[in-house]
Amino acid sequence: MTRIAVGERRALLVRAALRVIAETGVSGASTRAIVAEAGMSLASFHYAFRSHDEMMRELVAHVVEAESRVAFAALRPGDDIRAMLREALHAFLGYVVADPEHERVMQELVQYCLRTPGMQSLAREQYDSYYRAVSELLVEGATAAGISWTVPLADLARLVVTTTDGVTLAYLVDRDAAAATRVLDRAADNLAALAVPLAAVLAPARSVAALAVPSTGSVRS
Amino acid sequence: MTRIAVGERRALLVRAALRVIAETGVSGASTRAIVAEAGMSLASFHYAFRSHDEMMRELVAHVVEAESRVAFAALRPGDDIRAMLREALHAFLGYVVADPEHERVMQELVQYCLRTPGMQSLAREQYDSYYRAVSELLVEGATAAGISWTVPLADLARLVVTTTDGVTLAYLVDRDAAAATRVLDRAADNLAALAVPLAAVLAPARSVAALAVPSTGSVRS
DNA sequence: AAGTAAGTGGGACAACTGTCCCAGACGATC
DNA sequence: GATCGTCTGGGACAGTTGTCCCACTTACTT
Repeated sequence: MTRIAVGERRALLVRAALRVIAETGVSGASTRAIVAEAGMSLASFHYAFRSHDEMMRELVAHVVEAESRVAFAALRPGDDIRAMLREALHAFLGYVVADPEHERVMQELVQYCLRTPGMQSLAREQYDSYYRAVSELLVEGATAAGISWTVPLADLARLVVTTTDGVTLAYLVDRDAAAATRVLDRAADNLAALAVPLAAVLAPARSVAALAVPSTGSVRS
Repeated sequence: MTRIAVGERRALLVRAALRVIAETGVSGASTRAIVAEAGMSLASFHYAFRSHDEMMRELVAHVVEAESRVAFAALRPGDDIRAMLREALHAFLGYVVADPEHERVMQELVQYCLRTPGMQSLAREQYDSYYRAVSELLVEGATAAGISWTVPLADLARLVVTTTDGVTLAYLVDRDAAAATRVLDRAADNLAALAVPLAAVLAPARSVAALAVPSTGSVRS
């Protein structure tokens, strides 16, 4: 029909592919299904992309980029670190509940990358970007609430991502938002327990006990 | 070649299918790939199973049954609840590290059930059996350690499964066993903090503070 | 020993997959 | 207005998929 620039066509195809994946899974995202969804012809697909594989790579890259930009953006700073964590995690859950299919697609794409030769690095990048985003969030939250973390930031970020991943998976299975909320609240409590007021750090003589790290395991990465 | 009873043939095919899935993913588990792995002919497949779909259902059912039987069996009772949780979670991680592909297959099968019409219930059953197994474990551990949980058992079980799921996923992505161990240790600490000595329950006057539930959210399911 | 049911092998089917090619139509440049 | 590179549509390809069918062999029953 109308002429479309290659770049835009690639973007359109990627978006169409994401829609198809949401409906029928990665295995259902054939070139024909994608071009049908996008309202194009097969030739247009192979004009825009060298191969189906190349398209999937671009799709994953696009998704990672978009995800790490939006995922944990809803942070409202405050002086109560527990309330802040709670709110952030609730925001995340709200995101999942609002569009569960999207989250299912994300998880399926991770699996896809893990099992596709030459794509494992993409999965790792995806998680690295998650860890980075959460780390930033935790630092911002800490300064806003005037606290300091008693655990290495990397471990903390991993703990958060682990929790959100697990909660997401469980929600996708039984769609029990109430139970998911309860788990997240518990997680927020546990995370908040790993924070210590900055005052205690500046004047350690006042409350040494508060700095006693509850863990007995290894702490450094 | 030799004659095999239908029942056994079904089991052989399911095992072969699991091997194929471990290598090439669910999408690669075609009837031909499966019978090739099992060393049979196509006709044998459709003699044992009405369809590929029926075989997948039996595979998932088999896997759920086997998983819930083995998964959390390595519990060594003791009087220190935290050490016990730690040991159990480490045992789980050891299981994952020893055979990551198996765990990857499990997660992929969950995704497969979630996206396949008429199979969502299987995913739910899978998780129900997990929750049941973990609940039993938590009860046994509590009696062995002489403690009581300050949180509904169902929430606790969900929290544990959420954690193990998340840790597994993260491990599958970056294969960082040390980081996974640290997260699990942290989780064990957090779980142990939700326990209270039975003595305190029997004689509440002695330490009322210990019973003060740290959560402020909803508690009942 | 004959008959019957259970199990086996190979070939065929239609539908689908990713990829490619070629005849054409469009837009801008000379 | 002719020309050239950019883009489009339809058709074709070889390969794979799930399923089915029919001739065949084996084991057990009577």
